[in-house]
Amino acid sequence: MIRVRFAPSPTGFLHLGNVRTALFNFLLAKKERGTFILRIEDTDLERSRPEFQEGIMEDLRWLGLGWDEGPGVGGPFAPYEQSKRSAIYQKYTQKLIDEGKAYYCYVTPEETEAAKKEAVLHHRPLRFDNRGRDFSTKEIDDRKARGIKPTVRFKIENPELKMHDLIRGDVAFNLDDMVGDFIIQRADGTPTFHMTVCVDDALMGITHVIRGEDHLPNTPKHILLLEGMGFKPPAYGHLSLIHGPGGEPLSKRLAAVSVREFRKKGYLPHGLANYIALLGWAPGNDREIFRWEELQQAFSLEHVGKSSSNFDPDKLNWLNGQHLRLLSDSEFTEQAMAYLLREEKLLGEEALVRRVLPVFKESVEYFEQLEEHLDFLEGYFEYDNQVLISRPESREVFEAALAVLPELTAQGDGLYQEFIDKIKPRVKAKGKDLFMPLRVALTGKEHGPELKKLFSQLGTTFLKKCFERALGRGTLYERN
RNA sequence: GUCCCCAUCGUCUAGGUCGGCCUAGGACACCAGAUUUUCAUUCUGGUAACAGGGGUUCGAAUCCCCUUGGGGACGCCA
Repeated sequence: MIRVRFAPSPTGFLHLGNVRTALFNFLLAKKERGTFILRIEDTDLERSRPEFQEGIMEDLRWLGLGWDEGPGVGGPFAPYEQSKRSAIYQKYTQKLIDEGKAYYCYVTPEETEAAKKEAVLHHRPLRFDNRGRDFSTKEIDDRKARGIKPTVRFKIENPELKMHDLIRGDVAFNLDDMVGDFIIQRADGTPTFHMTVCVDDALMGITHVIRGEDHLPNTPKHILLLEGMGFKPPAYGHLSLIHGPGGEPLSKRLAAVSVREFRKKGYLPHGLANYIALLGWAPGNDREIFRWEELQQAFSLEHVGKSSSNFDPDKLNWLNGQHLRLLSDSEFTEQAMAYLLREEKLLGEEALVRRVLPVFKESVEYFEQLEEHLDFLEGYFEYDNQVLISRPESREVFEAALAVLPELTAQGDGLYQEFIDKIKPRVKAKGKDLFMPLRVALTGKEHGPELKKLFSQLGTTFLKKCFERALGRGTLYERN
């Protein structure tokens, strides 16, 4: 039984990169019928904020990435917030010190900084030179007297390390030209990321760590630390990074790629997930559109690529549009209404909007685009083509329409046909000259959905107001 | 500066493990046409790629090396 985790630090909202890591972990868990764990890495008290944790959890739930263990749902290894697990880390740090695998280091930040500059000058790796390992008792007492608080560093004994990465294959490191003994506990007594990650991955029984490629250089450290504590390291897989449309690195400041922004614009969670999955993963055949359950079945780590990829908004829009079209009319209406209500973009009467909504299912790629299509329902709009509306031929059409409306008896789509049949003999205009004025009178726009569909959904009461307005007789609604 | 990772159409990718089935396939975008008395949708067709150079081999997109390019890491952040 595999156990995977997504371990964000609550220092910002989720963006495309984070989400893909979460998604791949989730998908792997579902595919293998394993357990997906959410762990909050909030050991950086300075930058961690509760509202970010809340926000991340909300975004994950919205995407459908529910967790089996973690904040809110609990689990056998609770708590899942690292800020609440200090005593556990403390215990393991002490054990490492007792066993001589870690040591108190009295070297100051200023000294390591200076050593780094020195290293650059001599074309040497920018790493800690382990100078704190062998301080004499006198030296240590001296530094203590100067008020220097020690960090705890993990001793690197075997710098040569080979590992097998689930995605990248065999990777070899020589820690000697990467890092020196690294800090596992800060001078203020709090544990660092390396310590908390290793302890928690071990204690929580994590079997597969799927994370961003930026963590690849950390992995040898983690393997060594884990082994030092007597644990068997999990399998690691490193995902290459996602970049923006222009190839620029993704950043938390880039609003265009934050999950919240996609929610706000009205993307379907499963459309977004489908798109993200395709960034770095391919099914091995030509298929691209996956329903949520299908994605969970199709996913496999073997087909995850090694090269980095760029986010392409065009393709996301297309794919989301495809997912929209997969929805039934009633599903579409429910989801669109929920969106319009949530984002306070509802224009016109709710019942009317509900009826009209399905007409636009093929016209939009995400819900925000509904806004410009629906604005005519509110009644206060400018005609795209005022000249067309004012033409005598057009006015004749509107007069005839008003005369025909009360005579209509058909229901549904037949309403429009009956209307056309009855109005045609009464007016001179035909073809485009007949249909364009009708279209503009209804929606104010020259382009839009099929008149036939729209007509029957609007209802004769609303239609009557439309034609009256087109003739300059009052507005659809009274302004208050 | 040091180390690590990566490299197929503009973009996402298939193919690479088992070299010949690849005159390199699909998708987005773009262009053209059809359908739709509008726009969109849908459909059909088209432009477009194995970064460069060396090897290995009868044969390389596929294996090896170098170069170049891109990315990442080098925190008492995670």
